[in-house]
Amino acid sequence: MESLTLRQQSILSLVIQQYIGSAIPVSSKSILEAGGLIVSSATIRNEMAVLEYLGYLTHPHTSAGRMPTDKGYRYFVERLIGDVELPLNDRNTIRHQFHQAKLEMAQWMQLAAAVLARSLRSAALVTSPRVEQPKLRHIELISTQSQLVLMIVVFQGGTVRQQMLTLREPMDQAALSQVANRLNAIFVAQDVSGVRARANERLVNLSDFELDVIRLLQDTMGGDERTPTSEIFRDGLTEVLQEREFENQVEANALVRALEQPDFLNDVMHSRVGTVQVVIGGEGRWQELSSCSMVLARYGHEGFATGTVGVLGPTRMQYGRAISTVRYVADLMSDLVTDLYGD
Amino acid sequence: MESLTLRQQSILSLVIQQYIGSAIPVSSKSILEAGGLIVSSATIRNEMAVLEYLGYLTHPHTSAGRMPTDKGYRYFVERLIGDVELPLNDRNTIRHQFHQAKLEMAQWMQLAAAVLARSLRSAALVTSPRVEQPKLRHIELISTQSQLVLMIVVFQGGTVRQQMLTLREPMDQAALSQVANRLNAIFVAQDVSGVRARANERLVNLSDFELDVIRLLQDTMGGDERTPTSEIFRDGLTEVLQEREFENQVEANALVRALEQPDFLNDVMHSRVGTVQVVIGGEGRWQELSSCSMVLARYGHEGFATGTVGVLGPTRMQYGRAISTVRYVADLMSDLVTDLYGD
DNA sequence: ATTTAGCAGTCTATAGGGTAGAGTGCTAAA
DNA sequence: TTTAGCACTCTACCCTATAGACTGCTAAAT
Repeated sequence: MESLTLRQQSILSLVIQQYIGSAIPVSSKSILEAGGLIVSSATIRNEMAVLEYLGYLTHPHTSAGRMPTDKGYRYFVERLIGDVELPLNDRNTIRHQFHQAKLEMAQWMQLAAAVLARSLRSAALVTSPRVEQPKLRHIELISTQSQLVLMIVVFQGGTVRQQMLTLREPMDQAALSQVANRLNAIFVAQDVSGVRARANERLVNLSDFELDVIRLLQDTMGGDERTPTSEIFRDGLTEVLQEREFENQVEANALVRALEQPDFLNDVMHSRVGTVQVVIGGEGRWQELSSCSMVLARYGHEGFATGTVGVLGPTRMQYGRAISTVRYVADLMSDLVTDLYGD
Repeated sequence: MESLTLRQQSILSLVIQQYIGSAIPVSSKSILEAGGLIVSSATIRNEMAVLEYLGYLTHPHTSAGRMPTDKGYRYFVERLIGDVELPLNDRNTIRHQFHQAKLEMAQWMQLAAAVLARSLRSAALVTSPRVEQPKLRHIELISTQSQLVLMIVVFQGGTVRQQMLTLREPMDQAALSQVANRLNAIFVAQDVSGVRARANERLVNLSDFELDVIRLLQDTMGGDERTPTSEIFRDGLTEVLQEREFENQVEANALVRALEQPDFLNDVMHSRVGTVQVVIGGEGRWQELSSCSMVLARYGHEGFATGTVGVLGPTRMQYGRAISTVRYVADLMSDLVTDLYGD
């Protein structure tokens, strides 16, 4: 990235700020009127031409004002907005919303999405924390119907998974409970590899049914990476569809489709806990999001349990506010993980 | 509802079928060309004028063809489409998709939504079965962080709820497990009123903490009607937004908003298990859905555990197919409830 | 009493043309 | 290097005209 003169930086910044507000290409005259610069509109025009030549601005047509390119936005985000903390006022508003009665994790996440969506008027996404090496807390086997059994697995941290399995021969609830107790005694507090090890140790002592349960347990504990274990919570799709850029139905559909795609987020998310990632205009890799940007952060504790929070809005989003808000909410969620999942 | 002559019924039916296909107002000439009637276009025009006078058809403007009113659609749905079963072919396709490995209820529901959405090219909604008088299966108390405890409650049928509570004074996991065991011994297999009764019986023997847990347990078991206990699964929003009627951004937004509203469905749903409910054009009560129709069915077992499946599409939806498909999926889901929740 | 042919009348959708205005890019002077 | 001034470009909007798709009505035919 070339270095820009201070004046060029100011102009780029002003163009972006105005464009974010109005979605109308910005003319040299309106930059002049915004104040701050003590030069003529002609000079501004010259500088804008340079900025366009360098790839930071474009032109929809000859006699129109300038609007930022993705490169322009990126420069703006990385160099021109200082890394401000969220104003105390906003912090309080958000904290206040989180300060309700203790809730389930799912409700917390839904709340986080709602807070982000409303606070930033954009679509918000929150994924549940994914525990890296989940340890077994409790197994429960419940007889439902003839040969069908419901297995409930509780992990440390309170994640709960349910799975069905079929019996080869009928068993009553008492027998099932006995099996569950036996398995609990052996496997509680173990992670996947622990379960495998202990199962192998006592292979001979286990019934066929117990082996079935153990196999299912291992699957559930996530030998396979593809099972996401994480739910996604969304909010504010309505807000973002209001924006100018989505008056066009094709764009709007692309956006909705991207949001419906459940594991799309995992693709995009690459930041570590504590940093905020900004994806501008799909960054060339997600065509359907070419007029969108995302501001994402990872929350939780690296190497233990992490999830994602973020917002998705038009490229002309208020990056400053978005970044600090997302960071703040991520921090709150991290605290929550500490509370709920212990350590 | 007035009775229409056979010829009027045919014309109404033809208008609706053509309009559903094309979204273009239907002219007398195109009815003529569709065949079936051996009269002139002038006669058809006369009949259409009558149907308009009676309120079954409208006119966007003088020199345009006719399109059905909500009343027209309703007549069509109630009198003109026979109550056909879903063709074997479609039944097989759907059954095949359901014939995968045993899944969690949540996944079944997501699958049902996906099947409906794809099969009918409309938005699909599925709510989880809500158990009427849930009975306790198991309580688990998990110490997480200093004074915070995670309470996990498993109900008969495998519904799982999690709740946080704060300790007044520290307790270790062993103590918590002991409390949990004690409570399990007392309350397992009880419903709300059973829990209340038994708690009152032994009031003196219970510690403050145990009373806290019991109170939370009672809340969770749903003394209050507003806690929905039921999740909603959606799919196919994209499909429905493709439709002509949602090119208009305002309509599209209204639709998205209605779908985001979580407890909107409960308002609408009034059918009993085994019947299919058709809501046309929001039926005057839901303005934002004035250009939409819903086809809904309740699944599960009345008085025990029931949920809702349904689709939402433009008023000009293929009612015949929609009704039989929704009914078929609801039946499948009912079977599933029987399997998973026993009896 | 129905049905039908024929025609006048209505309204939309589309294209063409003309204009005002917003902005730029360039040139030449400061 | 900056700036005033001006020619030039392009859009957005309005107006008008026209073709075409339908209906509604009337009067004749069945």
